[in-house]
Amino acid sequence: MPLKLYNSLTRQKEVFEPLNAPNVGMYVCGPTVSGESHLGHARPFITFDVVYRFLMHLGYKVRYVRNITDAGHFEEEGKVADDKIASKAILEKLEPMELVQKYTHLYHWAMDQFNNLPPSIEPTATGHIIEQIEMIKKIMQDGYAYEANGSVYFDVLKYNEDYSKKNQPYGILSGRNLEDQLDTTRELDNQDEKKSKVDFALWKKVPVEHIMRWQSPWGEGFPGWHIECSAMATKYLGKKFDIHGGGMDLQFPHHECEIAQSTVCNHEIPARYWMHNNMITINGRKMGKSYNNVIKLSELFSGNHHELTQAYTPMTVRFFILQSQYRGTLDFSNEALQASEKALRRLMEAYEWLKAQSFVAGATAKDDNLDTQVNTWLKELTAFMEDDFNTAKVVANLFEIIPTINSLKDKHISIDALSGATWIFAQEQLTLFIENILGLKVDSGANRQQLNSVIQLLIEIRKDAKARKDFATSDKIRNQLTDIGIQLKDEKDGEMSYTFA
RNA sequence: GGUCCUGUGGCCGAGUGGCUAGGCAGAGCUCUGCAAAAGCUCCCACAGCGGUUCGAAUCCGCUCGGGACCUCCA
Repeated sequence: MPLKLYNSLTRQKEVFEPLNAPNVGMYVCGPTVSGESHLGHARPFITFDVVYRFLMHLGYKVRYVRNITDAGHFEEEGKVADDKIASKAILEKLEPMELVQKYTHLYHWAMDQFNNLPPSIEPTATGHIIEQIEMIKKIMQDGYAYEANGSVYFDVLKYNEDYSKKNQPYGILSGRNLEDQLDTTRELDNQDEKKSKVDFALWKKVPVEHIMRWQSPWGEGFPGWHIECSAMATKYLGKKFDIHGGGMDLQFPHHECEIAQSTVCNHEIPARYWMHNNMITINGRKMGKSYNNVIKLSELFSGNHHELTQAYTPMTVRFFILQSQYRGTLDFSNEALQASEKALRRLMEAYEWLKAQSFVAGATAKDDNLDTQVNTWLKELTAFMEDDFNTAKVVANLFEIIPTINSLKDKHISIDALSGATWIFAQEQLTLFIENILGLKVDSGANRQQLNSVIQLLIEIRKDAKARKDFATSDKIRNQLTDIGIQLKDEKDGEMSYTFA
C-alpha cells in the first residue's frame, strides 16, 4: 500500500508522491526561543519526528529542515513590564542573544529527552537576515509590497486580486475569504501605515533603543514574522518541496502568508503537502501562552506545577502523544498521563523480554489460529502508519500482541505455539516500530549495570532464604526493594526477575 | 460577529454504513508460602431529537454542549 497523508491544502487524504524521489524535502516550523517550550510544543516536534522516521524507513532520503525563530521583538518571559521605562531597563540589562541562546539550549535538551532525531538542517532566523532582505526586495520589485515609514508591508489585496485569477486567492490554505477578514480584523497599532488592515509586515522598523535590529535598505529594523520560513525553506529545500508541517494554529496567518510570499517570489505554492497537528488541551482548552495555562517541559519532567500530581518521564509524554492520532485534539490530565505511564511500562517490559530471546527459524506453529492472528497484527502495523501516520492504531496493535508475549514469558503457552518465523518476525517488527519508528526507548538511569549486579546478589540471598523457608528474610528483601522502587517477582521455575518502578 | 472543527464507556482515546479498537481504572478467577506481576473472564459506549437506509455511533437536518482560528501562538 502506498503512503497516504492528509493534506490541509486540499482537505483530503492523498497518496504521497515525492517531487524528486527518493529525495524528500520537509520543512517544519520550529520554536520561538524567547521562552521555555511547553507540553503543547512537544506535539508537533514528536509528530514530525515520527513522520521523519517513517519516511526514512520507507527508504526516502529526507532533508528535514526545522527553523529556530530567534529574531524579533524579544523580552524575557514574565519580565514584561507595562511601564515603558522599566521595560527599557530590562532590555538594557539583557542581551537578546543571551536569552535566545539560553532557550535554544533548553529546547535542544528537551528534544533530546524526547528522543527526537535532530533535523538535517536547523537554520536560525538571525543567520538568514540577508536572504530575508533579498526576498523582501524581490516582492517589492514585483509590486506586492510597499514601504511605509521605514517598515515594509505585503499588499494582500493586490495579491489576492491578481492570484485569484490563477485560482490561488489569499486564504487558499485556511479557507477564509478576504471580505470576511476585512470586516473582522481587530485594530492594531500602526494600522495607519498599512494600505489595508489585512496587510502583514515583511520588515519592521524599530526605535533606536531596541537592541535586536539589523540594517536594511529601509533603515534599521527586524524581519516580519512570516518571511523567515519562506526564505529558509526556499534556500534549503528549493522553490517547491514536499511537506510543510506545523501546528494547526499556524495555518492562519503564518502559513497563509508564507504561501503568498513564496508564490510571488517563486511563482508556486512552496509545498505540495501541508500537514498540521492539532492542539493539546488542558481542561478542555488549548494549552497556549495566551490562555496562561501552559505546563513547561521542565515542570512536566519534575512534577513541579500545580496541575501535576507527579512527575512524568519524557518517554511517558512521548507515548501519551503517540497514543492519539495527530490531527485530533489531545486532552491533558494526570489520569491520562498516569495511564500512559503504566501502559508504556507494560509495553516496554514485554518488548525487552522478547528482544532478549532466541528463536529457531525452522520451528512450526502448533496453534495455527494464534500464529495467523499474530502475523496479521504485525503486518497491520505498516498499513496503519501508511494511513496518515496512525500511531494510535499502531500502539493498539502492539498491545494486542503483548498477552501472547507475556504468556510465553510466564509459560502459559509453549514456544512452539507460534512458528519460529513468527517469533522472529515479532522481534523484528517490534524493534522496528517501537524503537525506530515510534522512537520509544527505556528510560534508564546511570550505573544500571552495577545496580543490576547488586540486585542479582540480593536475589541469590533471597533464593537461599526461600530454600530454607526463611520467609522473614525473603520478604524483608523483597519489601525493602519494593520501597526503593524495585519490584521483585517470583517466577514459576524458582527464578526471580525484577523491574524498576 | 465571521470561518471551521468537534461531542465515543469512570478517565484518555481509535474507528467507521453491517464485523472486539486499545490503554488506564474497577470486579471475579488462575498461578503463588504470601505478594507483585502475568494470563483468562466481565464492565459492550458512541450528546438529544428527527430523517435517509434492509441496516447508522458512522450519512443528512435541527437542538443543546465543547473547542479552534480571525491577534503572538505548536
